[in-house]
Formats: sequence, C-alpha cells, structure tokens
Amino acid sequence: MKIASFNINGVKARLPRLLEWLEERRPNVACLQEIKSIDENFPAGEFEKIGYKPIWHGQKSFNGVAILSDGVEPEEAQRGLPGDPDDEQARYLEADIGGYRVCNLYLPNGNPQPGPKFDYKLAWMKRLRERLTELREKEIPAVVLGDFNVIPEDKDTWSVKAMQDDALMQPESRDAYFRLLHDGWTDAIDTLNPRGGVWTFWDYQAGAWQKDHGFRIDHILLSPQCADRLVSAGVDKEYRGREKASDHAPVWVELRD
DNA sequence: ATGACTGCCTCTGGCAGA
Repeated sequence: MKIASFNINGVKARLPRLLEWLEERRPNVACLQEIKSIDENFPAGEFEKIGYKPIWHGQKSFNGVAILSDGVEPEEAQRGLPGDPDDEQARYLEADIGGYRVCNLYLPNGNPQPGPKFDYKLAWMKRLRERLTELREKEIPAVVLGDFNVIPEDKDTWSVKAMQDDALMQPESRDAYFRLLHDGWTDAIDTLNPRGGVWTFWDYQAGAWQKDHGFRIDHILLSPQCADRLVSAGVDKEYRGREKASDHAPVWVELRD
C-alpha cells in the first residue's frame, strides 16, 4: 500500500502536472493540499478518467484538501478538524481506505509570528492532537499526512539562520509536533533518514530550487498499529524541477500488507 | 534588502503562501 501527500498549490493550475505524477508513480492513495478551489469547480472527472475515486473539501481561493484513491471508493470519516465550530477553513479530511484511516491535513502556516495567525496555528495543533488521540485510543491503523508547516529539527532545513524567526520552526510549533511523536506517532521519513537533509519544499523565490535551499515540512505519521508495516518512504524530488511545478514535492510511504 | 515568485479572484492589485 503506497500512500502519498502532495501540496499542489492550486488544483487548476497544477492539473497536468498532477495527472502526470499520478500516472507515473501510481500511489494507491494520494492526499492533496491547497487545491484552492470551491467544491463545485473540483475536477473530479479528470481523476476518475485515470482510475482514481476522489473526495474533497474545498474553499474559495485558499486552502482545500482532497483524497484520491486508486479504484476504491474512499469512505469519508471526517470533514474539517473537530474542536472549533467557528473554524471554517478547509484543512482536514479523513477517510477509510483499504483497512487504513487516512487523515489528510493542511496545517496553518502561522506567519507572521507572533500574532493571531500564529495563535490559530497553535490552537489548530492542539485540536489535531485531540483528534489523533481519539484515533489512537480506538487502535485504528492510521496514517496522518500532509503539509504540517513545521520544520521539526534544525537538520530539516538548509539554513537555521534564514528560518529562525519563521513560524515553521518556532519552539512552540516544534513542541506541538513532538507531542504527537511522544504520543506514539512515527515520523516515517525521519525514521528512514535520521541524519536529515531531506527537503519537501523549495521556495519559488531567490533561486531556492536551483541552490537546493529547501526544508522538510510535509510529513507522514504512522499510528502504533501500522508503524511496524513501514517498508520505505521518500520524496519525489524530481517533480519540483518540472515546468509549472508546485513549490512542494510529493512525499510517500510504502506499507506492508 | 520593506527584495525575489506564484496562484487566486478580479476592485488585474492585494493577499496569501512559507
């Protein structure tokens, strides 16, 4: 079972690149973030044409998440992150697929910090922990993946100095991430690349891609019930270098059946 | 260096992203 995550930065602008990646790499499940589309405009038919069954949670202009499943209908389990009825941002979608609970998230960026956006990020992470604790207590084999907007450790960025004031690597953001790991979730990419130096994002600006100035913010967490099924995990880095690329590269995990 | 690039909706410039 191969489960992937891709912050595509606009489903409309990225559609040819996205279809190309799906056909070339053929993940069983693909979680998308930043579809930047209202529900009515989501191009479901384009995915169905190549064999993927989609569910999606859209929003005008920003955010938006979707789950695509190869040949199998995803059984939606949760739309939107619980815990705040006033939060209308489309950043969370859960589905049952092939015996796994797949939790797709687009965690708030939090810049500028300090400020209300950073407060929203930290509150969102607290709610996420509560949701994931529920799943853990039910002992569901779960994969939680997406754009976490957290640089977990210094080894996960090309430059600590360049990023030191960024919301992505503030101690509060990191603490909230490590609370999840201490709860029993396994960071699949970090487990297989303990020395770091693996990037999933390169800024469009200042020639960041050409200079390999990236960082790791797209993560895949495994619940205790499926951590021992981990076979491999990685980043489809080459897709960041293609024409009209997203600023993120896809990440993926392969789990033993 | 208040920089850079890209997508969105469209008040085609301002906002958001990271």
